[in-house]
Amino acid sequence: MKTTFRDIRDALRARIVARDWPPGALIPSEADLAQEYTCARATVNRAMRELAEEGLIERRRKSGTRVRDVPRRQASFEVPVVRREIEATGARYAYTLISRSVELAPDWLRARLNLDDKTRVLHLICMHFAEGLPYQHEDRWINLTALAQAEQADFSQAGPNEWLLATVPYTDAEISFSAISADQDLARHLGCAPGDALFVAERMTAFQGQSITYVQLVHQRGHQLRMRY
Amino acid sequence: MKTTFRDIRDALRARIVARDWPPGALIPSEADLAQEYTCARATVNRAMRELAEEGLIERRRKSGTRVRDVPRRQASFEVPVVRREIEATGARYAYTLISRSVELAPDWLRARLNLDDKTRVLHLICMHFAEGLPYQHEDRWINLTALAQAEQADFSQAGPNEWLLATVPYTDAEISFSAISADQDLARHLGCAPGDALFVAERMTAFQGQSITYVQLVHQRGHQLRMRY
DNA sequence: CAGTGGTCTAGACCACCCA
DNA sequence: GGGTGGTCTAGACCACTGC
Repeated sequence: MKTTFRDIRDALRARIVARDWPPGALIPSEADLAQEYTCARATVNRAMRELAEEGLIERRRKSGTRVRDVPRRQASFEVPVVRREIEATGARYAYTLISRSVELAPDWLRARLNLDDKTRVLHLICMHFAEGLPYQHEDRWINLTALAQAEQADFSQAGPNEWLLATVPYTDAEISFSAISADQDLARHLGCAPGDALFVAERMTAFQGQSITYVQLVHQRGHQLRMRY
Repeated sequence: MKTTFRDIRDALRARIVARDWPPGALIPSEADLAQEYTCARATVNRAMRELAEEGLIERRRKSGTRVRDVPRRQASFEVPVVRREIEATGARYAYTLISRSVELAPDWLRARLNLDDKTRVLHLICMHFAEGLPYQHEDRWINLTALAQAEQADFSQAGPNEWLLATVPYTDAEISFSAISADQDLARHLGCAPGDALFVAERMTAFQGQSITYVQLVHQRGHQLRMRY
């Protein structure tokens, strides 16, 4: 059995967690570790690069590698696509288009998406259901200047998210999470009481510097976003 | 100027985004690309490994590398430490301990943390302020079986999060986000109206298989968690 | 079986940056 | 200036898996 970079990475991580090298301590150089583990320096490099990505250590040329005083912890999660999210639980997915209209972008939207005056946008409101129960309320705006084809697309059978993914797959996005109180409309669609606290995701996506879409996704009462790290 | 793995990675990404290779398409093999870009295969490998981590492509031995039909998008964010989060905005941070008690773990907590019967826990309630305004309400439980020292620690000046980070820096954690309505107590501490929708983070952390702590962090009204991807 | 990605090696050169 | 990490190369062997 040869020593792999995984072995070395795990061994180093174990020594860090055991405080063999306490927070702030300097770790031996790549060359030294390569000798200790009888492997090439590139192998040690790969191992330590991964630990650096994990946020456990901090590397600098010349000064060497240190155990971070406070480990940098980052959590990540897969950006959900509502249909898959629902089907992954084994539930039946259903979709309804509630309204569709073409409008001039309202001021707040122009400000968020950095749109010109008089930009036309497609405004869609939809609902997503899991096993027949309301799951998510989607309020979406699509920039028709950037994506004129959207005006001809049929959103009566499938949600705009799936159409967008197929049409503009490679976007930059900003996402934010917060809480809002259900108004009359949301309460009716989501089957909760007005005033109930609801979990909201908002997303803006851009492609090649142009804003494509803004969406507000309001989840059913009690919804949680979970992840490990 | 030599060709670096970054150059190759960016060039390949550009070709994918330009649909030079459309979703689902097979990308040339590492060996072919190495020839095309006049570099070593290891360099192409590094470039493509990063694209795979980004979720743009999917690699399999023998069958080769494909552009993902739907790119796997994952967002990541740095797990916030409230004091830093506040100080990063330039605001003054303040902390108050509201209550401290040692109790037997209630049933719901025993279930969540998988604790034995009659486990003693330290229960802390604290507030974090930004520029004098309520920012976050912290309701924390620490497993005294796993971390007996916590009983002697002084939480009147600094929050338990910082103490825990210094004491047990390398933990596994599960985090979840949701929305709740403010009850009387939360409303009073956070300076909002009862019933207001508030953004909540909950976190459970473990070390070496033992549950260390559970915390509920309720944020000021209107708080958002933002990230790009 | 054979083609593809996954990894290791030994050596090399370079960029950075602390002393 | 010199030590450290960052990266590239050329070659090699292996693991996986579709044919």
